[in-house]
Amino acid sequence: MADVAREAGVSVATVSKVVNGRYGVAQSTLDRVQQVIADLGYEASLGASSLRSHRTNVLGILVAEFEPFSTELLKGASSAITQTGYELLAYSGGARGADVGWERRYLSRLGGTLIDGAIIVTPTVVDASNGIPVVAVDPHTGPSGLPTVDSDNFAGAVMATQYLLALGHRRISLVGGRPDLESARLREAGFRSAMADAGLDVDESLVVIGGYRPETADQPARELLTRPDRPTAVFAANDLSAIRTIEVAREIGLRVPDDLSVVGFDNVPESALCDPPLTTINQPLRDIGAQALRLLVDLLQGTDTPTHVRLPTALVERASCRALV
Amino acid sequence: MADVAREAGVSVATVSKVVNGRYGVAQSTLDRVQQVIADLGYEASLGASSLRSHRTNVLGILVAEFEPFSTELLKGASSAITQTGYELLAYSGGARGADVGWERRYLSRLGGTLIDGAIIVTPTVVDASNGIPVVAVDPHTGPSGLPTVDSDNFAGAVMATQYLLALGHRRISLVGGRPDLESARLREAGFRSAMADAGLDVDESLVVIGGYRPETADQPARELLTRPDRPTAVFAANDLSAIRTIEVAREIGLRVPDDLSVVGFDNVPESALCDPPLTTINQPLRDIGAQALRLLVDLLQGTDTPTHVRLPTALVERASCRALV
DNA sequence: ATGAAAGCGCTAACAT
DNA sequence: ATGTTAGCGCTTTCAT
Repeated sequence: MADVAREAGVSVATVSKVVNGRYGVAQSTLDRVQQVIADLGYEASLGASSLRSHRTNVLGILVAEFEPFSTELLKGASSAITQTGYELLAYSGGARGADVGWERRYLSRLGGTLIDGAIIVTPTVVDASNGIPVVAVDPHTGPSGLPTVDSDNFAGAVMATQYLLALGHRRISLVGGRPDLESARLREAGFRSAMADAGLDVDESLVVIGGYRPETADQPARELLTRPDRPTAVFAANDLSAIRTIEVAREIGLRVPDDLSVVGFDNVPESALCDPPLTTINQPLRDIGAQALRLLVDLLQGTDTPTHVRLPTALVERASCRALV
Repeated sequence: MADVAREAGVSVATVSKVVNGRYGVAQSTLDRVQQVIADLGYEASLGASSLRSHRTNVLGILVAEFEPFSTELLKGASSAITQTGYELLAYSGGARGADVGWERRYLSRLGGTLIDGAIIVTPTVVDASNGIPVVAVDPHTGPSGLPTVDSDNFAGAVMATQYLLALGHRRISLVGGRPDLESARLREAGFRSAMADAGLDVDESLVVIGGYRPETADQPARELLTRPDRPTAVFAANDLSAIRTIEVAREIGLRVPDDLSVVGFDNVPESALCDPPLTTINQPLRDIGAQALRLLVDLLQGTDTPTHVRLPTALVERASCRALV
């Protein structure tokens, strides 16, 4: 900015005014400064300007890691932001393991200055925020003090289970998520509810913890499928563990869906890419991202907003299940 | 930080030293300050610290928009960053139309202070960078002064065309990209080369500009498919225009692949989700993102690095094409 | 081992 | 209409 000022023969304050469109600049000065800015390709440093002005016009979306789930949300947020005049900054640490409390860390790091508001994706600790407006997407402890967007995990799990039941399956296994997470609990509850409604007892030995990640789902799935009385169907609490279950089945020599039916949850794009394409429960991930962004913008504008948006889930039938004869 | 200092009874300078692990702090002081930091949940502001230290340990990935293509790269970069100790910041404006020069804008905005290095995705103007190391992914003007990662567009287009030829198609249409973009030119060149090798003349009226986006591909596809002498097959320069072509075909009453074969390019996840699943050319998008990140890290460490990495493309056969009898 | 003070690039009062 | 000055939250000499 000093360069621009020198080149244009004005003070940095004037350049700042030009950059920020403040009043009190003569037309001739304005033109000249803008010309210099264009020539030099100058652009104000986000770090510096935000430090001083506490307003950046940038919205943050904070995620633990860029994986299929969060990037779908990102696509939704990105499409929703076009009309708003804000820019979007997505931030993630290196996903170095169980870094509990990342959401707070990121929020403090970026919140005070760099971003005007934030969307936090699947946070585990959702406490009062850092001064800037925050909306939580799919928080792992259920709706909290924060405005929240999520989808109907319970209903989705019921649908998945009922689908398998309707296909004639009775020995149905649940490869669950992480018991500490609200979404995982709801999916398990939905599974149990549907089983109960069908008058079926849940064989507890068929209920295992998959942990939502391929690595953590591998071993439980393997044990399940190598049992002599293995299940005829698996409801996995998310797509990534469902996909790993299919891979494990193949390694063991089981064919999906002939020898084993598998239903996932999330409907990340990867679920359609696997072989066979995965039957799963759709979460409208992009919508969720878009809604979260709109909610955040409303919050920033002081508009009265709903504090909790819940979107519907739906069954997506592909090719990983078959009817029992 | 002032709060922490007051609470711990030390100066901000000392707190800074603790936060940054500098030497010259007594063990007792260290413990006390760290305790206060933990209690208060303090975290240094990225904006402020970077402003002063010009080192942030954050790498940027700058994209015009978060769409399927760039988010795949993001996944790759995210997985590659785990081992490096860097954090990842992805930035996008609002994709407000033809904002030429966004890459320079973003780079200036973030480069001086906030990020130590950047990956720029499909930039159109690739000039000397802003002082920080930059690697370009799939630049639209071809390999330039910048270290670059891309994939073999020409070979991919040849494969796609040969595939359609092998199925017996002769009236093959090209729904091209944007003529100003290198990747689009290479894909067109590959198409023409394969046609020529097969001893076929290209019917120039079947070569249209699709512009890489659904909206821009719609009209050209419509005109193509409503002609009395419509093509029997379409090679679309990217998946998004291929998918739109399929949608247009359906609207018109044509069945894919029965009445029309379609091949895309990119293999974004969405290509497997469409109906029918799209046969396309795979770009190893995640690999590209991961390689770009590694290249950038090497650059930052001053390691000698290749200046251009080109990854192979491959045909992914799904269900959008059929053999002509 | 600790703190005082300067300054990173910018914006916002407040002069002029 | 323009410039001067102070200071955003932090890091870094440089004294002490």
